[in-house]
Amino acid sequence: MVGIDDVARAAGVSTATVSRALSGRGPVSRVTRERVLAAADRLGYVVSAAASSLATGRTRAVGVVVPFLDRWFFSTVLAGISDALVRHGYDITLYSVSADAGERRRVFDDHLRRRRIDAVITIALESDAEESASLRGLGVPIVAIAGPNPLLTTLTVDDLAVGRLATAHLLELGHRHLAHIGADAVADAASSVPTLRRRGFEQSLAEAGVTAAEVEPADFTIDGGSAAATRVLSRGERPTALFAASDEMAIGAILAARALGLRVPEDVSIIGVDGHDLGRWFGLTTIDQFARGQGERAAEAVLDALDGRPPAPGRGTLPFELVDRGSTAPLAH
Amino acid sequence: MVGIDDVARAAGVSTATVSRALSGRGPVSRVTRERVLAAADRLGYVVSAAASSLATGRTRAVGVVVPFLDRWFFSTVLAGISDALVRHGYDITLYSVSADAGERRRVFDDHLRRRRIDAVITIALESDAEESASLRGLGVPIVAIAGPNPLLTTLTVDDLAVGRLATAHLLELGHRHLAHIGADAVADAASSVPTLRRRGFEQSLAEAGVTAAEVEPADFTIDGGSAAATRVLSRGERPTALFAASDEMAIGAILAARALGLRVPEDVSIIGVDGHDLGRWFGLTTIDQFARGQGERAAEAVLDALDGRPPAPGRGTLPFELVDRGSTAPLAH
DNA sequence: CTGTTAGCGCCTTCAA
DNA sequence: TTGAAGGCGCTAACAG
Repeated sequence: MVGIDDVARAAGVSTATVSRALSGRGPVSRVTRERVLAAADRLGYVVSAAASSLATGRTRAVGVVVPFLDRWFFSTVLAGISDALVRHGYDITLYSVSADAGERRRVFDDHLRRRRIDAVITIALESDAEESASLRGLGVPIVAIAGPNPLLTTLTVDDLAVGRLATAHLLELGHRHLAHIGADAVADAASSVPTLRRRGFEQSLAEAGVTAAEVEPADFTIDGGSAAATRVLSRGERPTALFAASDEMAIGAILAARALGLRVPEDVSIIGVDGHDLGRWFGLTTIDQFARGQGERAAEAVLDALDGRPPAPGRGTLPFELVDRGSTAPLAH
Repeated sequence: MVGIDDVARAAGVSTATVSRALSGRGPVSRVTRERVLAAADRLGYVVSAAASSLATGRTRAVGVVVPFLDRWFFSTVLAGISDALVRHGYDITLYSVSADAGERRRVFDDHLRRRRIDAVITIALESDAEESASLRGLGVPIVAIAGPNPLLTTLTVDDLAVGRLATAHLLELGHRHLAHIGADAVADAASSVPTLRRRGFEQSLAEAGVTAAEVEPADFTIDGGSAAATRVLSRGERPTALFAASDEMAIGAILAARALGLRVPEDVSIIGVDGHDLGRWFGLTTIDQFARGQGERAAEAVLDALDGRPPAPGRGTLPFELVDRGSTAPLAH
């Protein structure tokens, strides 16, 4: 494997000069630089990540911690992160953490601490105090996407507002008996994304003085949404509108409603959250949160931090937008 | 940051002994080992990836090269890879390569060559001779998932057989005018996955002496499948059965058929390939290829190679299976 | 079984 | 502007 001294020899200079010429740090005369670049190019020299990072303490890699890889939101955000980081010459090291406690510990206590990364991005990671502390202990910039984590710098939509917007939309259409499909009202994971959306739902209803409302827990998959919707829609007093905390669940709800012989939106209005591609095919009204853009922004945020730039103002808050595709309609009388 | 000499001091031994005790390589007495482990644990010592890999030449990381992150097949395979690799203490470095030629070169010529990884897994990567050579030039084990690449060790389903099986299924149901949605018959990327599936289709028809067949190109998305199906189904002599080269396109086709007022499968039979979760909701008949399992197998294959184990016999060929969910039916007379 | 001692490949003062 | 040299943190001979 060709090393820096091969290049030095080929260019007739010292390794120090090669290092300076290739990294761009430190003074090198124009002619020397060009000779070095030519030699490096000719020999196909690429710096060894290990050696370089041992010497500098920087790795040119960013760690991305995700709880799921095969769900739309996560893979879409990841794609956004990847796009932005690749453009800046950074590699991504992926840490997929399951629910298994032992495995999680290994990731947080070992893998992440091998000093393989210059920064960390987490995606909708529900980390407790210990995990958050562990991340902060890495001593690198951290950006947490989704879910305001008071213990970490966060980049997130205002999910309380998202919940309120979705609910307000249904209320404006005249609905007075609503159901929410999402976080369990009991197992309250403090300020997680699902919980916030549910609280937005509850707040909005309380302010409107609407009391006919249910919360049906589901797991954010199509299957879960479908099952939850089936339960809700099969009960005696059927709600006329459903707010699902994710598009996947909302799609499940649409499918469940159809299976029950109910028309959407004539018999039941359904709204989701996400901006999932598939929503278009179901005519799903949703609150789009521009997932890919979230990933790009997070990447830019860590790059800023790594380059010592101050955080762009107002970057913590991400945009969202109601997209009406017809799965909600005024209450029929 | 606590280093190996801190541990050595705390345990009252030399750094060499610490290294041996922690890595498990080389002889260490039981008591010494335990004292070292205790000290390391107490101090929260974790080996520096850079230093360790500089000294050993091994990184405990595997590179995964993908053309897309936000498509079902790719993120599902990636999840499988991640699962298996994490269990063995390996990190994943992700290389997402776009179609942009300049960016591709940077990934292949720079990023991948920084010696940050011990092995490479590619997922349905259509790499030309130059890229394949570049990969092989890394001098690490490579496993290519999907798409028999004559230049790389490949782990793939027999996509020709997949295409034949899907087509045979439709022929058995009595259909005699079929259409295929997938790879363009003209822009023939040699032996790519899409091309093989199409050739399976063509072969099967030729053997059956069926000539009423069309190929409609599409891009493997729901949108693309829908558009292609709309074109095919709107023509004068309408085919009675469609074989889409992916479930996403097949779902698009189902949606398109419905939009045209056609019933599936009464008016048109539709079959896909993949085993996409969503297929269940559309009653989609498909050829399941167990994507997650492909990822796991690939991970195991590289781990075997890294540990010097011989490749498991017959591992190159992956299973697939017809799953009949009702979107295909006998030709109505 | 354990310690000493060279590196691994690169970067970065420091002097010239 | 350039080169010499030490050191980043760890591992692997080699002695003992």
